[in-house]
Amino acid sequence: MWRTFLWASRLLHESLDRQLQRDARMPHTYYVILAMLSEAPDRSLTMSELARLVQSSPSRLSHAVAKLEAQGWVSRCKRPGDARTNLARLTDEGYAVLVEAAPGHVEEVRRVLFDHLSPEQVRQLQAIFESVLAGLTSGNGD
Amino acid sequence: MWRTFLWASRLLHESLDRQLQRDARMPHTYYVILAMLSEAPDRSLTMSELARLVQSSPSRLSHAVAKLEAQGWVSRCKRPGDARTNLARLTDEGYAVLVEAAPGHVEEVRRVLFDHLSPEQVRQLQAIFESVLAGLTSGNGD
DNA sequence: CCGACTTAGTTGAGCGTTCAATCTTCCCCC
DNA sequence: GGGGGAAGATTGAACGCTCAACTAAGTCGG
Repeated sequence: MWRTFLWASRLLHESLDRQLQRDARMPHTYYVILAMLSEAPDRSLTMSELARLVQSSPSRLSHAVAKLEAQGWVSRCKRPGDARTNLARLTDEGYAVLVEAAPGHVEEVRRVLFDHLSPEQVRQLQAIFESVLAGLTSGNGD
Repeated sequence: MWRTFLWASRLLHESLDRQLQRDARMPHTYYVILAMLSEAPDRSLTMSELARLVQSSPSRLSHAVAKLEAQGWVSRCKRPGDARTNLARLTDEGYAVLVEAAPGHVEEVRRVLFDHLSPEQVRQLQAIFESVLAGLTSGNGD
């Protein structure tokens, strides 16, 4: 059972990554960053907030946003009032890229996961990973 | 629900990777390679067979085995009868490393996943990812 | 037997992630 | 208000993975 899960989730992630890399020239992680920004007020978030939202280390996010900024999809600026915090903001171009990529990605998610699940299994999965996630985010430090 | 699964499985993989990196100085992928070899007859497999078993691309496996060989945990030799096929074999030292690493890894898997699951949920997960895996391995090319 | 195709595996460049180190700015307490 | 530490964020090196190109060995048809 463990191996079934291991192989399936590995292949699942790889499949998503490949599809996005092919269709939108970006890894899945970057897509998630854009998606999170797009849902935020003013399409902008501090690096820390964003890192928490995408479950990413500060370092990874910093590298990622640097790349995204180089592509012109995100812009960074200091936040007034606290010179430490940086605001990452989704540009119009970045938003356009996201809108372009979203349908294909959603369909891929459906294809590799949800098409194989009954509504009840979706609920089961939700319940399972809610508790797993809770365990990982809180009791992580052991 | 999708995000719950996404975050949880990402954190889960990262948690395993970190634990193994810390305790056994190797990524999870390498551990799986060693584990598969250890279960094979004569502790050896051809690169292709091994690649299929660990759901890895030939390239990744080749790189990985090269590293493992450099560490002295795996040895490679041509198979008699077909000079193309390479046999990867777990060395005694590699086996020792695996035996050393296994308990901690198993416990980590339990801690991050199975501790949060009821027996019924384990069955549910099995059923779900069996069909997901089937979809990914066969209909992949679409 | 010889050229074309297939199979097995490797290699190198480019990219994303990690880890540790660093830097700046803010906060708090004396 | 000045020093110590915490918070926010970045950097660079090392490493694993991907993709595409490539080598070498087997196979098969004429």
